[in-house]
Amino acid sequence: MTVTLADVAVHAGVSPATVSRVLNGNYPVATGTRQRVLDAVRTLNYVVNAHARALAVNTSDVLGVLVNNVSDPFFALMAGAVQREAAREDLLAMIGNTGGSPVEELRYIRLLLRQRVRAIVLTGGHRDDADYLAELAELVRHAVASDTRVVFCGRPPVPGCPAITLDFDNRRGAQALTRYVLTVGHRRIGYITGPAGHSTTHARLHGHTDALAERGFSVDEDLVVSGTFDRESGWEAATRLLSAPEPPTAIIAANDTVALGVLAAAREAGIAVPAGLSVAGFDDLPFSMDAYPALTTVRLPLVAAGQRAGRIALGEEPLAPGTVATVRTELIVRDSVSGPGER
Amino acid sequence: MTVTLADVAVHAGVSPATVSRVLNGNYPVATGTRQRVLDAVRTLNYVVNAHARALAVNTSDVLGVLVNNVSDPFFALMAGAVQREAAREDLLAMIGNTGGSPVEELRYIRLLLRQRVRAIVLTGGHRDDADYLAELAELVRHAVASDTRVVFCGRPPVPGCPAITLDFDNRRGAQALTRYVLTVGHRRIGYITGPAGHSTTHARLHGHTDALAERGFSVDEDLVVSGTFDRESGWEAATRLLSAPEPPTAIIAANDTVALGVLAAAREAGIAVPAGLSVAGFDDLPFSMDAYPALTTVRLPLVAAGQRAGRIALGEEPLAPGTVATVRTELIVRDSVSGPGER
DNA sequence: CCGGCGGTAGAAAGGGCTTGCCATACAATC
DNA sequence: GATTGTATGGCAAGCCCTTTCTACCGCCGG
Repeated sequence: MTVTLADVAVHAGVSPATVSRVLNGNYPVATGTRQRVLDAVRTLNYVVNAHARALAVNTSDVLGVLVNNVSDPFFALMAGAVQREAAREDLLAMIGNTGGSPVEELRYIRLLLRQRVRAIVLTGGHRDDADYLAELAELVRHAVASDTRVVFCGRPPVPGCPAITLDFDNRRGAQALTRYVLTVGHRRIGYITGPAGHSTTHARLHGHTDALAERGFSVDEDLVVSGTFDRESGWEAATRLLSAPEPPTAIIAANDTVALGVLAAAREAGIAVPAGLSVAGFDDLPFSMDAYPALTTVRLPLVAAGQRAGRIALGEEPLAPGTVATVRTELIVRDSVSGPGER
Repeated sequence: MTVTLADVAVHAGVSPATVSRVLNGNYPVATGTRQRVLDAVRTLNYVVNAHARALAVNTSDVLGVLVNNVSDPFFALMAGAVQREAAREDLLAMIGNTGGSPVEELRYIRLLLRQRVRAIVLTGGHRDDADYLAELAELVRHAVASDTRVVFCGRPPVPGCPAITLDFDNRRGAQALTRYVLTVGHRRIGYITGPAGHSTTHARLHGHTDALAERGFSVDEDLVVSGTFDRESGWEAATRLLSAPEPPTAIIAANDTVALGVLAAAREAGIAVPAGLSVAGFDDLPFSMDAYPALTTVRLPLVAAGQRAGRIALGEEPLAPGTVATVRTELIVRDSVSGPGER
C-alpha cells in the first residue's frame, strides 16, 4: 500500500541502509548512488514514517505546548512564539487546550509523554491545589528522568518539580500599577481578581495590596470582587462595584480582557472613562491600545517569553532543571487612568 | 532505561500480549490478571510508547492544523475549535504557523504526512499561484490516498484537490457590507484590500465591486489601496487615503485588524468616526465590539466552522473528498458607519 | 466418557526505520 | 607486488508495540 524505505531501496538497487543514510545525510554515500536513491524517492513518492524513525532513534521531532485556550491572545502569543522557535529546528508543535483544568493538564502531559516529545512547555499560572501540584511534580520528575525537558512559561515554580521556570513578575507589576493609580490620587480603588486559587490571581492581588500597604492604606474588602479572567466577569464585577452606595473612582482589573468588560459596563452605565472612572488592565494584549480609552496596563513580554521558553525547550539555552528566571514587567501608561478630580 | 511493555509483562508474570490487551481493553482478560497488570503498570510507572503503537497499527492519534499565525484571533478561533473537537476523541493536535507562506505550508503538510496524522485541516485563504496549487493538489491527493483526510476551513476549493472544503462566503458578505455602506449614503468609498494574489482578498474585493456595480457605480482605482491584513497596513493605507485631495467619506477594510489601523489613523488625523469618516471591517473578531466606535463588520462563524472542520476531520460527518460547503456570513451593524452627512 | 466449546493466555510474526559492525573494492604507499 | 588505508555499501539486530493464530483448561451435553 504505502511506499516504504525498503521499496525505495529495491527501486534504486541498493540496501535499505543506504537509503536511510542518503535521507539522513549522516554517512558518506557516493554521488551516483545518492542520486539514484533520490530519484527513486521522487518517483515513488516516498514519505518517511516518522513513527518508525522515532521508534528506532527513541526520540521524536515534536514539542508540546499546553495553554488554557489558544483563542486567548495571552496564550496564543506565547504558544505562537514557542511554535516558531520549534519550526526553526524543523520540529512540530503539539498544542493542547487545557481550559485551565488541572485534570486536563495532567491528561495532556501524559499524552505528550507517550509521544516521547522532546520537551513540554506549560504556560499560564497554575491552580493552587496540593494534590494536583504533587501529581504534576511527579509527572515532571518522570518526564525529566526520561530526557523530556519541561519548561514553565509564565507560571511560578512548583516545589520538588524539576522544570525550568520562566515566571512573570506579576506581583511587582501589579504593585507598580496600583502605586501609579494611588499616585494620581485615587483612594477608593476597586479590584477585580482572577479565579480563586490561581497563582496569577494571587500574585497580582498581592502586588495590589502591597502597594496599598506601602502607603499605609488597608484593603477594603467590599472593593475586591472576584472574577474569572474573562470579559463577561469584568462586566459583571464592574456593574456590581459601580452600583454600590459608594462606588470606587478607579477599577483595576486582573487582566486586559476583564478591563474590556469594565469599560463596557461603564459605557452602559453612562460613566465616562477616565473622567468618571479610571480603569486599568494587565498584560498589554494587542487590542489594549485600541480600546477606548486606550488602556493603561502592565506589559508582559509574552512573545519574548515564549521565544525564550522555546529556546530553552530546544536545549539551546543550557539551564539545569529547577532553574527559575523571573521576567520583568513594564507599566504602560495610556489614557484610561486619570486623577479622580480631573474631567 | 525507560520501562517497556515487556517489563510490565515480566513484573506481572504474564506475556506482553496480555499487557497490551489489558491496556487496550479490546480482548477479554480475567479480572485477576488484569489487576496484576494494572498494578505492575502503576508501580513501574509505565508509559506506552505512542510511536511503537502507531507503527504497529499504522495510524496515529494526531491531527494537524495549519494556520497563518496562531496569535491572530482569526486563526486561533478556528484552530482552538478544531483542537477541542480532537480532544473529545483523545487526539492530539499539531498546530503549524505557516506565516501565510505557500512554501511553509507545503513543508508542514509533508511533515504532517510523515507523522501519519489522521487528518489535516488547512485554514485561511490560499495564495493564487498555479505552481503552488498544483503541488498542493498533488500532496492532498497523496494524503487522501493514504487515508489522511484533508479539510479546507475557510478557504476555497482547489481544482483536482480531493479535500473537503468549508469555505466562507466572503464575496456575498463583502457585497452585503458595501451595499449597506452605499445605502446609508456614501459615494466615495475607500477600500483597503488584503495582499495581492490571495483568495480571500479577491473574494472580498469582488463582493465590494459587485455591490458597486449593482448600483451602477464604477470602481474608482484611486480609492482601492492594497494592504496586508494587518493593523499597520490599515494605518498606512488610511493615512494615504485621507490625505488625498478628495478623501473618501467611508473606508472599508479587508478585515477587522486592518480596520483598527484605520481607526487609529483617523484618530491621529483628528477625524471623528463615524461623523467625519465611516469605517467598516470584516470577520467580527472578539475585539471588534470593543473598538471605538464599535465596528460595523461582517461576522464569520469562525468557531462553528472550526468545530465543523474538526468533526469532518474526525470522520464524524461523512463527506466525500471533494465536497464543498459554503458557510454563510452575517452583516453586523454597529457604530462605526453612519451616513456621510450625519454628525 | 468424549467431542466440542467458551474463556484466557502465549508465541511469534510483523510494522518501518536506524546503526554498529563487517565486507568489499580500489587507491595509495613502501 | 604485498600491505595498509579509505571510501562505500550491506547485514542484521534492534526499537516497542499489536494481533493473528494456536494452545490450554475446565466444563457441558450427548
